[in-house]
Amino acid sequence: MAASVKQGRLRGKFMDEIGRKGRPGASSTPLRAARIQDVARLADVSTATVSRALATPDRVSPEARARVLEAIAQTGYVPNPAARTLRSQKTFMVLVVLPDLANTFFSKILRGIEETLFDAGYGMIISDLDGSPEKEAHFAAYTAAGRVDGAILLNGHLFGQSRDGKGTPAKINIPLVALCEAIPNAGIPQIEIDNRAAARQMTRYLASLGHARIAYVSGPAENVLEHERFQGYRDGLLAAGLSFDPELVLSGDFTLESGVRAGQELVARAERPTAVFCTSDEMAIGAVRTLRSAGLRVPEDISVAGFDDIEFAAAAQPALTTIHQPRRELGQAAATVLIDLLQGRETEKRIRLKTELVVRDSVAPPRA
Amino acid sequence: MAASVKQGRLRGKFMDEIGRKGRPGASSTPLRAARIQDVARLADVSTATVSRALATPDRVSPEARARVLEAIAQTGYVPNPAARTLRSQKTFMVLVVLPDLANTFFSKILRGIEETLFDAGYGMIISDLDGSPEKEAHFAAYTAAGRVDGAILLNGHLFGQSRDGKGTPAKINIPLVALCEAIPNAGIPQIEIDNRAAARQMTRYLASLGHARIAYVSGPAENVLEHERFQGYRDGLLAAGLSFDPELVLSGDFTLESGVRAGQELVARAERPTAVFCTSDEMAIGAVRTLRSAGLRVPEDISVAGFDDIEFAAAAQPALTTIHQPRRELGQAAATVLIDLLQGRETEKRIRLKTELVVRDSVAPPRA
DNA sequence: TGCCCTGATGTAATCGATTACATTTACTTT
DNA sequence: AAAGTAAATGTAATCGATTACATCAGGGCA
Repeated sequence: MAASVKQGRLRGKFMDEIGRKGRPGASSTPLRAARIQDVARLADVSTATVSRALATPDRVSPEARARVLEAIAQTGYVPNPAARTLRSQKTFMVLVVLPDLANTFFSKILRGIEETLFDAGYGMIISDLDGSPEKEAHFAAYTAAGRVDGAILLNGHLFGQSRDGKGTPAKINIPLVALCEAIPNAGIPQIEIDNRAAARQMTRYLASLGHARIAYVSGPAENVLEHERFQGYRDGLLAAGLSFDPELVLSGDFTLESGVRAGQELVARAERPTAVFCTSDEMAIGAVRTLRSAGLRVPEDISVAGFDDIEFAAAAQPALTTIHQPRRELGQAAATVLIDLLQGRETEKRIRLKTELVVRDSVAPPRA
Repeated sequence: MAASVKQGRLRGKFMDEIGRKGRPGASSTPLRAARIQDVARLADVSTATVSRALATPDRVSPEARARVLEAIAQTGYVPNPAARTLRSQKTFMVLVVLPDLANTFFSKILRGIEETLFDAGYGMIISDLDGSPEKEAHFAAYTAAGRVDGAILLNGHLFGQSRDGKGTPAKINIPLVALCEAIPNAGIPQIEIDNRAAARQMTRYLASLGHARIAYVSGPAENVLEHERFQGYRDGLLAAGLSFDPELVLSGDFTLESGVRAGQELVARAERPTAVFCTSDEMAIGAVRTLRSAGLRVPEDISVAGFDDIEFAAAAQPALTTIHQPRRELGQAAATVLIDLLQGRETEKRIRLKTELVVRDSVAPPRA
């Protein structure tokens, strides 16, 4: 072995071999990226040792390790991900499935996911389903083909299933995690907020200020979040000793436009509620806008509360009283759970992060 | 070491499955995904023919092709991306580099990118630089390692370079496209709006209403967009016959908070401008908020204009007069150019999409 | 001394596709 | 009929890593 170490000393020569493609002079740029072979030759070890020096450093002698690292630095070697994946069946990639990438609600969640994945050495592939079944089929095939090690679902249903659980879910044999919109009966970990408790809290808060007629602007009827929030609304009324009045439930779909429509309907009413609880900030902003342009003052004439605490909730006029969702933390938690699953650790089946009632200016006691 | 024991279990099972190759009965769930070999055997052709039937269908006889497709349907075969990439050196993945994923300005752009890439069969990997040099180095290595075929840069500089062009750009030998923030002298295609012309248009519009003292709230000093918009502001003043007054330039950084600060400074001034042109909607919203809470009416006492036309520009109170950026189209254009590059087609070196002056309620003629 | 064990390393099979090159067949052309 | 050409297909090398298995040196122990 002493001999070969000595040989290692004269290894300057091998540098030439790497890019020998008959190109001119002292071009410092190797046309081909360095492979593990090149590193092995330079460090005078086998490719197996190079691989081990990176994956399991303590199974390689300190001297060999040092030579390998030196050779890696010299060649600028970076392992080829395709080759690595082909052999080891690990991609170090995670798929994030979104119903709508343009929805600003998701951006901070995405950031939470991204940073956590990054720190664990994983990359993030994004799929924006955009309500398209073809895209969904495509991404189902994606996961099946082993392009990712796991997935985080923000869309409220499994591949091949509709939101209400109808249809046969595609057979996906990689770890999944549901984020924000829970997927009932899917047997996968859920990361979410306690929507019911949060809606209850807001309703009770409104009641505590003296509001007796509290309207509710709903999300889409089939939405899981909507169900929970509606339950919370009713819980809150009950707890405050108020009776539930179906007349006070307006249907929306979380969008600003549906908030505008709800506002119009309220304006048109003879007997108006004194407070409106919208289950999304966008709807609240739309409602406020409509109520104000009809000459009503918010909160003096009517209080409006939102849900989510999106970026512009604080900047809105008046600043919105709402339920704060820890979006970044939600993303981080989902990514953490998924990584745990990927690395074979135990995980919690359900994580509920705390929301917070944020009191700003759009809610006040009703006029006496 | 429970983990390794568990692994041993799994492995054993795994081996059994493989072992029973000529498997009996109607086991419906193949534990291993079908490989090209399985399809070839079933269709009674070679793997080469299967590969060709998918990649170049017209080089395969109709009969063979039909048998192959049938076999693929039966087995549920999906080509293994890692194997394909390893051999062909194509990943069908594109990296999108963002300065800040949580910034809502990017979400609609991302959607434009995603949908275009998807239609062309490419996937999207997102990197949120978050101002971190380590992340940048990591993603530079990423591209170098051949994990993606190309990249779209929204961060205004090349890997390894700072925004002002200092530093040695990392040697990246895949196609790149700069989106929104141009990268000067990088020799890569740029997709952007004409910031200068847009700022000029807004400034002239304000002047045309009779405003003579038009303040300007800037973006970060080192930002390319800021330079162009500032030029446009001065162009506009000149074209309207107004003189430039450095006193009217307030420095911001595109954030809502900096708009608030600018608003405070304006409120404190004895001689106030009659209009304020903020070079981002967020700053405009922040400024409006501050001005109003100081008792000034917008637009009656002071007009405020924005730039970008983000989601909430229309919902703000008052609705913001601003410059509309076609964000989705910007994303689409960038993705289209990149795909053209990837497929060896000629592309334009510079694409400038049209902006639009959107007149809403935050700007009005000055009081007489 | 002889045997076994451990740690370090090397050899080569393997992952699953693509594709250069070889081969076969059928059909034209002279 | 011989030769040339084109179309269809097959054979096997190849991409670049990981890793099962083999090998070997040196140390501990009976």
